[in-house]
Amino acid sequence: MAQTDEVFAALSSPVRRDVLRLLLDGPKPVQELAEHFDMRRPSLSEHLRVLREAGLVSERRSGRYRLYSLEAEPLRMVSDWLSPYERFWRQKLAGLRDLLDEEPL
Amino acid sequence: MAQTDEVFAALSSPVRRDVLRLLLDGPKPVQELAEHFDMRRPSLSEHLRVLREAGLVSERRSGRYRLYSLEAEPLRMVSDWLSPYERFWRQKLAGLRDLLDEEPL
DNA sequence: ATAATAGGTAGGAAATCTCCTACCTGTCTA
DNA sequence: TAGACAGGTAGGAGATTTCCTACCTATTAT
Repeated sequence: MAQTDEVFAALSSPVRRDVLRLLLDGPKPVQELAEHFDMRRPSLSEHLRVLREAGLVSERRSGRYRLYSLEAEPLRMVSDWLSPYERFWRQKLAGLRDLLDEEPL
Repeated sequence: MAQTDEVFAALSSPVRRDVLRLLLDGPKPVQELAEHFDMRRPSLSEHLRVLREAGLVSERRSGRYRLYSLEAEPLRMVSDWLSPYERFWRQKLAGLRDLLDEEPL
């Protein structure tokens, strides 16, 4: 089971968030992911390792390809972590709405 | 406006997540936060700086104290970022429920 | 069998993080 | 006004991150 620390750390890189976004469309081999980034493949491999260790992607071999798939389970943990804070930003939004209401068109 | 990178990076430390949790109860001076951690105050100060730069806390001076408050706004950004993934973990949950339904009591 | 392809690991450089001690500023109190 | 207290900044050590080049393994095609 992935640690919360690892999951947040994995998500702190724009490269790794982009990988997850690309995988929303379905599993992809490394080379197809690599096309989207301006970096050498070994560097991308390391990003994929970070995502794998955080449990955010899984790898399945298919011939000489390795297909990476999204594993969203750890993101549920993030969502759960967020929930105690939700009322605070909703509150702020409500406050903003009140402010706008005070200024009628 | 805080960058997504900074926000996720700020949340990747258990110390900083604990600070946010403590601030759910309301604003607190540094010393009261410090009681909860096994580290020197300058180190905590640095964690607070990281949270401040991510926009997750704000500081207000009150005499010789500095009161830190939760600023949940950047967490809404995290929540928005999560939403395209939500159906994936819900899907998984549904799959598990189906599996359990196949095993009637 | 040999060459090409997919993609990983090894190891190193530069940057960044996280802790520390030492020190500074600003505010309150005796 | 001097001392105590709250809490910041400076600078350094050690660990970690993120990129690189070089190289290795496994699979497919010729």
